[in-house]
Amino acid sequence: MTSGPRFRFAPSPTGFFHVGGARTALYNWALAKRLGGKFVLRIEDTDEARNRPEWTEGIIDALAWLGISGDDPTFEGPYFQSNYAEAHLAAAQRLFEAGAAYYCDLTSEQIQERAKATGASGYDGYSRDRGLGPAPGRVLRFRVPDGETTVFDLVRGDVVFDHSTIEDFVLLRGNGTPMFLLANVVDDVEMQISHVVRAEEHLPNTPKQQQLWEALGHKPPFWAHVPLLVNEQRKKLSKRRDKVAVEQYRAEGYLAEAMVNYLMTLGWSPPGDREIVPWSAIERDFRLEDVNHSPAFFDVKKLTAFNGEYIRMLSVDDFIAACRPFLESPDVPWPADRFDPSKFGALASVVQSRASTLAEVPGVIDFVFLADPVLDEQAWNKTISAPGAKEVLLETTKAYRQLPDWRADVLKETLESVGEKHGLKKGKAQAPIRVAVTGRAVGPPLFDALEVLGREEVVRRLTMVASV
RNA sequence: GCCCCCAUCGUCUAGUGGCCUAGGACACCACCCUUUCAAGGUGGCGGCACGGGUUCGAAUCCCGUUGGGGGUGCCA
Repeated sequence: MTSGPRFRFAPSPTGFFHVGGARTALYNWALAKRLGGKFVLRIEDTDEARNRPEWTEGIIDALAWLGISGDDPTFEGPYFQSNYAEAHLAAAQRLFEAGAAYYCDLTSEQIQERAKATGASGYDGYSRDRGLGPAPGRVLRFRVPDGETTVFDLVRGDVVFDHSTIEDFVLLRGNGTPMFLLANVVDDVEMQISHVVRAEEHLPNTPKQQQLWEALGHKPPFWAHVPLLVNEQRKKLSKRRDKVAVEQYRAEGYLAEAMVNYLMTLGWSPPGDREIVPWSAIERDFRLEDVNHSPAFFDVKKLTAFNGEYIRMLSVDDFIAACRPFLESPDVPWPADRFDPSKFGALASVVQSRASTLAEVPGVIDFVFLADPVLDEQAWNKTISAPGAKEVLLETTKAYRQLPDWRADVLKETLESVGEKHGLKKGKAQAPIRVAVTGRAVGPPLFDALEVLGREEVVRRLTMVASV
């Protein structure tokens, strides 16, 4: 019945999809694809999450954006942890009956007191042999035997844990509900998971889970603990301090391909000296045993650089299509009815070579669609006070008014000859016109912009500014 | 406290005992190109945490130190 490895990915819905989770998902996905296995999605749906189905939808949506989609036969699920509630309880019952687990009626306060008294830390196994049965308020604890557990980790090799450092952990709460550890293992058993690839923070829990697998009569899966993603303080990325939501990067105009490629280079690198590689190459080359052991800093700057490269790899048409949501968004700085797709299309290629995210695109061409560009006072004052600037502005306006051909090259020629008359070099001569028409001292190539804007509008803006 | 993991340029990494005077990428700097800003091109800055071993030879293996991180719940 089972055919091929089964990789489980188990994000917990929290209202957003963490970039660290995204990388783990990608690792699982690459492996499942190459090995002809399955990517098994399990949602650890908590009570809160069950009341918010949009959280789960968000995860599935984010995964699909990254290219991990339910439409692909490699994808299996989603399965919900809550659907296995009965199996969790049945497993607990079995462990109890087999003597692998026992009930305990100590409260956490009592446990703390005992710990203080004996000088030991944590639970001391007080109820191990008291023969207690189930009752409200009593927790079921796993009886950790003497000995040691060796976790065979595909990334790190063997990691040995002495059982004396593992206390008898709780399987069932006092109210009878299963703990994460139990639920997790039971789910994996039920889904016949063969590989658990997850973040390193779970490594210390692994010997507990492995013992559970064995106590339940199953051969444990292959484990792989991949390094953590950290911030500049070298701390685990957290929602509070750090920008970690995949959805947010998507909203800011990062391309999925760039995100995927960048994420994969954190803790791993493609063979050779090239980092920008297509997914097909990643899928072919990714190996768990090549994954690094140390935490990696999630560097937005480098992500952005990757994104710029990916944007430039797009055909102009694809770039225009990718920009659409950002140009038609309600947050756009211009009145919606003034947007003209053909004008954007004419400027698209010059914008494309400059953009590092799609979200910044509206900001560089807003002057085209604004009734009147927002004038940067400082830039204006500086520009117009330069010697010859005022003259160039006036004369160019006049020349443009009666230009026979309204084309970028003619516009350029005209301005340059006016500039030369006043001893201004190309760049300098351009400045007053640029600020007058676009409102800013920097922007896309001026003459392309002028051509797109049209004579009437350009002359209008020039005379308006000149009269101030 | 206890347990576990980790340690190559600022950052992500290549490196699995000689090919290393340590390679690439991001960032930064300079120059070239140029129509401002980018993009592109060329070059530069910059690293094996420390101390002991092992070895003819160590970034690579071993031990220790230091430093960082994670875990240690009737959270997930």
